[in-house]
Amino acid sequence: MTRGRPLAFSPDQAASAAMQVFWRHGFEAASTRDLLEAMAISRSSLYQAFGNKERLFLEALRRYREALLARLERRLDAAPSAMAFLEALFGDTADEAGSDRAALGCLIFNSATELGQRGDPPAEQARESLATISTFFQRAIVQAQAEGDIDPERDAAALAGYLTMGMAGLRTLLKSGADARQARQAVDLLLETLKRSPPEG
Amino acid sequence: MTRGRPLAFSPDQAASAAMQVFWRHGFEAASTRDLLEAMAISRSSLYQAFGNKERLFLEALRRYREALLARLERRLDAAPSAMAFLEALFGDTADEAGSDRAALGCLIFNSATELGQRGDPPAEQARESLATISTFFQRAIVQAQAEGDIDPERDAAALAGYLTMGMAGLRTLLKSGADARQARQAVDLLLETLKRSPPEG
DNA sequence: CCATATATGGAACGATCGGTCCATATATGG
DNA sequence: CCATATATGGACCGATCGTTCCATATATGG
Repeated sequence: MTRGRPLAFSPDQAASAAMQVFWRHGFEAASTRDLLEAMAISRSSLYQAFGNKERLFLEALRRYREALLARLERRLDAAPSAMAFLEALFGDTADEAGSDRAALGCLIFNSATELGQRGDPPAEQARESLATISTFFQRAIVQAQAEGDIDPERDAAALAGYLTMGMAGLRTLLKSGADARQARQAVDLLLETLKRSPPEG
Repeated sequence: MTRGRPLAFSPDQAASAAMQVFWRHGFEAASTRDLLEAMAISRSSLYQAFGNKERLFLEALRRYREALLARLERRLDAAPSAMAFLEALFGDTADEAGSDRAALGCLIFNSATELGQRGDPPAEQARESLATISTFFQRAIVQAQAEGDIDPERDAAALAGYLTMGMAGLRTLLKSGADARQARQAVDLLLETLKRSPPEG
């Protein structure tokens, strides 16, 4: 079936290592030398197996998104309620304040802000990934409405956009060195809105 | 008093042009060639007048911050109330959706996310600038409390952090191509929290 | 009008960028 | 065991990075 010399590395592990580099440095600032060192493969192998830096990034971002969403789904399923899940998610994120993890942020929000409105595939995929997060939030909100924790009359898509905005802002606060108390207070206020009914009239 | 050949350009205008380049491209991605072209000066003049790229950036960010704060103060003073100011500020920002202006974002939030937790002067100044924004929001909130639009019992610093998070998140949404309706809905929900009393107990 | 001081234009620097190329290594199918 | 096919290491490419340097231009103080 297969002919020729076999791969001396795991493409899975290599892509995972590349993801870490893009996460830490961003797309443009991640140099091919950084990537090669982290992936522990030679330059030839990178271009042979992944094409170029841009396609490697697309693969890395795809993996990040899928891993993130799988983890979020798992946490949502395991939580006693969708509202409890949202509170734990935002609360735990706020509690990352000051850590190395907080300084990294989220690859999706990082990429969306770095690549912004560019027209190339990395920018498009970053925007799609951010939309995916919003869609996930929307499902959690719909579930919370079904469970009676959020007024079913409220616009789930609008609330999802609001939470996406909140998570993006929270990531920015954490990156700029906000402490846990500040982050917690902001998150508490953010989630307050979810639990209330909209104003009359 | 002065000796030697006089400057052939306005340092003010040159710094302002540099600010535009950093705003559009970010610190690292703004090349000295980009800067020289926009500033319309020679390489020697840039290094003679501003030292190096890093110090030019610090000057550009300082100017951006001061201009932004001056404009915000003016708008706050001119508004019928602090709450009306906040609604107009966030509403107008949401209405930038889809425009070139929205794609640019805000130099302060851009820099805070790009430079993150780095230890160098650009990163420090970006963090300080973000803190300045939060401080400004706090003054607007205190004023709104005095004017009876926000419960004076509420923690003004916490609300300011919440608004800073909201603006950072809004900027991220706009950069990732959110439309005006999505942005508006998110902002409406964000400001809802301000106008309410905190939950009982 | 000359000595001095600053500004300017542009060549040049070493480092690094993403990417290519080729000789060599290592597997398999016949 | 040889022909073939793929993988690998590393030299090398032109482009660009931020920065330095120097000769030249242009002002002023004496």
